[in-house]
Amino acid sequence: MEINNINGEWEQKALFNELVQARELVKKLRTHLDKSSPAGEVILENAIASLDRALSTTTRSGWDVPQSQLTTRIINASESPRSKNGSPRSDDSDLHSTDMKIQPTWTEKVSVGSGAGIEGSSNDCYSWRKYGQKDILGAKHPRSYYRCTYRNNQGCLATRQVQRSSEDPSVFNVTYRGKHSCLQASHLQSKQKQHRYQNQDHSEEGLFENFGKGLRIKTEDGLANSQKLSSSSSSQSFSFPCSSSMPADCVKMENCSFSPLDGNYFLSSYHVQLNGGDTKTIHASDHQSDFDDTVLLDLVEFNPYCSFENFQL
DNA sequence: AGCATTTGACCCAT
DNA sequence: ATGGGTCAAATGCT
Repeated sequence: MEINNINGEWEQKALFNELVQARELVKKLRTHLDKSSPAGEVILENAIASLDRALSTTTRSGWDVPQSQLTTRIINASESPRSKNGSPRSDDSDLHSTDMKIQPTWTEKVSVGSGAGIEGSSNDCYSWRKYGQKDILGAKHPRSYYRCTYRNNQGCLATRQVQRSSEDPSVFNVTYRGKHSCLQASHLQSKQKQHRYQNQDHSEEGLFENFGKGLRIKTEDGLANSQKLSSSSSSQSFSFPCSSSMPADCVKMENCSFSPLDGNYFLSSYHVQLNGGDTKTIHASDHQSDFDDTVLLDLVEFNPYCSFENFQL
């Protein structure tokens, strides 16, 4: 029973990823479309619309999927630092040896701003306890091992490994293994569903209805989970694929408009809540001075269990 | 005092 | 023999 549930959710994630990828590929294909063929344009638009509806359906149906599946996340059911797990021992070794083989494993690449020495503390909203660190052969940086804080008193077997990338020190490879069975999982999931419900009346139709709800905008010294995007220096606004339904305690956007041409939202001003609670209003015309033609948009890993109240800037 | 982190040692798969 | 994952005592922090 439990195995079926895990596999079912995993298949949902895999299918969701495929839908996201298909949509992006179709959009890329559109840029190569022969402009003299309006029929082809219509077909592609219909294909994109169909994929949007399919993705929107998955989010409305409460699938346990990453909802801001943009570019930073890699999910691979077979991917694991070692396909065979190490050597769990002690009194719960039997539990491990059977469970670990069917435990879903996925890896995220978490990009952090320069100088942010937070050792890949991705804001997945779970409490982790570090239990080990190892120097890995051929890697410049050690790998840290974390387990769920509630492993002992709630028997939660979720673990994660964090390792700074050798190629790009600003990137952490975070490998999650196992699903949380602790109380914080159900608590965060219920809060996330509540948040989704509260936004339904204000959200736009289609794919972006639930996308980007956790999107934050950060300055250069921002912390985890940020991804650099270039803002258009020739425009008075910059764009990113997200919804305007933002958590008010993170970033408030104004003058947001939707472009049906490329599926992007444009905004000309927004508020950023900085460390310490100060709120700063940024206008599009300020981009050059404030961000030196780049802004850090947090393509927030929309962990299905994540509570927006826990986000920090 | 209680909890989290560090780190050397141990275990097991390859 | 080696490398990766985990344990657990020592240490640090609040």
